[in-house]
Amino acid sequence: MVESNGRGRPRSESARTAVLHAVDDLLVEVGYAALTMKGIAERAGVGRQTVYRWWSNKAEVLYEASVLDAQHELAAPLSGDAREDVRAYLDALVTFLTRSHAGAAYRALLGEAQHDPDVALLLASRDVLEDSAAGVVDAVRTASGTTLSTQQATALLIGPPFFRILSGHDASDIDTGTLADRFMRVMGCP
Amino acid sequence: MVESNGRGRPRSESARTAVLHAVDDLLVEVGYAALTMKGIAERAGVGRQTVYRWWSNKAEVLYEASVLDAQHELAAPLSGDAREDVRAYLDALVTFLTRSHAGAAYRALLGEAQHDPDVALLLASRDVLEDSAAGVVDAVRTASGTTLSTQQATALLIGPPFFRILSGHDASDIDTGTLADRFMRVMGCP
Amino acid sequence: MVESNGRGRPRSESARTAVLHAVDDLLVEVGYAALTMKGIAERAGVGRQTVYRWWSNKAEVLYEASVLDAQHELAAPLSGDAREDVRAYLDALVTFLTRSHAGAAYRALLGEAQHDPDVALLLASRDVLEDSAAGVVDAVRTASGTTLSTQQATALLIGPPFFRILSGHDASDIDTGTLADRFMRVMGCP
Amino acid sequence: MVESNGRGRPRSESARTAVLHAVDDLLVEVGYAALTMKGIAERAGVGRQTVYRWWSNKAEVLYEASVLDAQHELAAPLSGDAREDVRAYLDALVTFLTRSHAGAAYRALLGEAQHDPDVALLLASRDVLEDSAAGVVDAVRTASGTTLSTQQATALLIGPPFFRILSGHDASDIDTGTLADRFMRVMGCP
DNA sequence: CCCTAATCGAGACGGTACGTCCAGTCTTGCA
DNA sequence: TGCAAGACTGGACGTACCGTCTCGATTAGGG
Repeated sequence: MVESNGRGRPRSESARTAVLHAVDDLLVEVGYAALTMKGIAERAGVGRQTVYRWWSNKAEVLYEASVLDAQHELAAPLSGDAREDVRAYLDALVTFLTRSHAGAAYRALLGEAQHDPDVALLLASRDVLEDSAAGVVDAVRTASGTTLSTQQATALLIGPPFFRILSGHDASDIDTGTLADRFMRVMGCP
Repeated sequence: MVESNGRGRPRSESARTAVLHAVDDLLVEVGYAALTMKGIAERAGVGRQTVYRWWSNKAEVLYEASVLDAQHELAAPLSGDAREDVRAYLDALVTFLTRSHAGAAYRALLGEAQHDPDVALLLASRDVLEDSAAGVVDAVRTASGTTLSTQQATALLIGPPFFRILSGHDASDIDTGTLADRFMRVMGCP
Repeated sequence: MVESNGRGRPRSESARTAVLHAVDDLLVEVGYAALTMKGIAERAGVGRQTVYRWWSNKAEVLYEASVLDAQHELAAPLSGDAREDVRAYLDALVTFLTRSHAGAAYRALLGEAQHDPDVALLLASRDVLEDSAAGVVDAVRTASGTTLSTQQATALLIGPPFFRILSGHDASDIDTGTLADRFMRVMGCP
Repeated sequence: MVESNGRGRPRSESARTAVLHAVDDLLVEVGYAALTMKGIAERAGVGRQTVYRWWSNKAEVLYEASVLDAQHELAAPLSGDAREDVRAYLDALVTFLTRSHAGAAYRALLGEAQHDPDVALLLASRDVLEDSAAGVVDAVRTASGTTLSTQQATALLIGPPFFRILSGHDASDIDTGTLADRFMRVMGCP
């Protein structure tokens, strides 16, 4: 994204939203591999240069279109029962990664990040998953008085299902109840 | 890969190894994103058709060329001291994912797998990482008498560093000592 | 145009003729200005690279497609009556430049040559107009015993109507009879 | 060019001259083929719309910027010696077409005119070359008492070198002395 | 010792996305 | 209303790679 200095025709908001919606739609319809800048522009009814002017590749468009929405899907209210909150979060996480559109976008981008440094930077600049877990993780940290940092604890929480799913295994054999129990134990909760 | 029925000119072993070496070299030189079937064939001094005849896409070539070698890099002898073996394995794992060529190939393929079902199947058919951990994990499982399956325990071991690295964070802030301790604790070891 | 060394798939003759016909058709239908390499390829049902492989720009295709045919249109049999042969040639020339398709192609290329050195070279390498006049001009030269070179005499013959037409004036006010008479006089014929 | 009705802000003379100078400069620097309306506007420090408001294409700008100047370059004083005047005019003509900037602009426009009717009209509306020859041609016509019209005689004078040069041949083999002699002869001068 | 069959290298084929450029139009705020 | 700035849709540019194809040449059996 780029800032304007007030001179000249201002950026068209309608073009912006048309592009973001086009990307959302196309991701579902044709998948990330078949997603092209050309296709996005045509679907949005927008000149190709207009897409390139504001986003430098399909990863950036997709990030703005989908990934930022992920927060809503991963937000879980804290009930006070730490173990239940952990489990609810894990359920939301697994659903996000395996069933939601935003999750598909996230996985696609994370995949791209493995061989495109620009995308890697984009994702690392604001780690949606890590952020989403901050609430539950800190609640547990406070309750347990652990010496682990939020970052370390978050990895312990998210890592196991993340590994199973990204490695391509069936998500149905993930038992979030057990995972929640083990997380409480590793955090030193009674 | 395809089998022949014995009639006609046999498959050229030299062409096969030339292709595999070309892929290895090119991955290092230009990276996965710039790796193309055309480039592989030219580098190997081989006809394009010859590559397509035996592998259907660059993921398959790369898998045969690099990923299978990963086992050697991840193999760690068991010393008997479970906690130390876990830690040694984690060190090998982090090094593999962040520094080795085979690890780069693995991450690239895992990335591709997020938006290409064929590659996902290829990787899931033999999970190199999971296999590599079987030794240490089972040693700990036996020692602790846990109720966790090997699969579950492996996810608990590999997941945390895997998540940190794949998410694009700096690997240097991964403390394998702490991770090993926490793994022992979550497995119920004294 | 490029030569092959016998290795690999040979050049497709059908693709070649399809391109040449497409150019011929398109020149008539949309005119030279709207003639594009993309349009040619699509009209010919041919890959874009295939066009670029054998011709480096639309001028080259058009030259091969049309201009070389010009010789037929400008060929006039010599009757023996020099003055009549000159007049017949001038009629053919004016018709060629103002009414024929090949003539339209020639004028378009000559126009392009004014600001593209490559095209200028292409045209100068074989001057279709100059060649076409050689017969009549030499007949007159022999009859008159002039000291003018063929080249000089040709310019005197072709130049006047060429200038009128290229300058965009109406061709109908060109009197080839008078032009023929004057050419005979300037050549020193009785 | 367009007229204003006196209301509102008057046309900026500085913008006009900036555009004309920009075109002159760019023609020399990048050539006609690479001359663009966008480039002209940017070089002139002028809005793109401002260029389109007063000229409808690059040919019009170039015509106003350069071609009208051609008259000065082609003007030759009449000495009274008709044959010498003809020769001097031919020298000026050849120099104009092959060496001068205005001549390059003229050739470029004449080239464009071969495939753009608008440009053809623009050039035909005032034939710079024909006009420039009027003086010498009429002097010779008067002296010779020929029956040829000015238009016809002009074509006989300009045509031969015009053809040689526009066809892309080297200008150095044009012998203006011989051409002048032959012109005198064809006009019936003693 | 040919014959059949499959492989090999090379390289052209039709397609299509890439990212850039310009055309010609439009929408700002300022003069 | 003109103007500079600059974003807009649209489309051609020339390049690259895709996966397929068609050559001639090579290398094995099996008759």
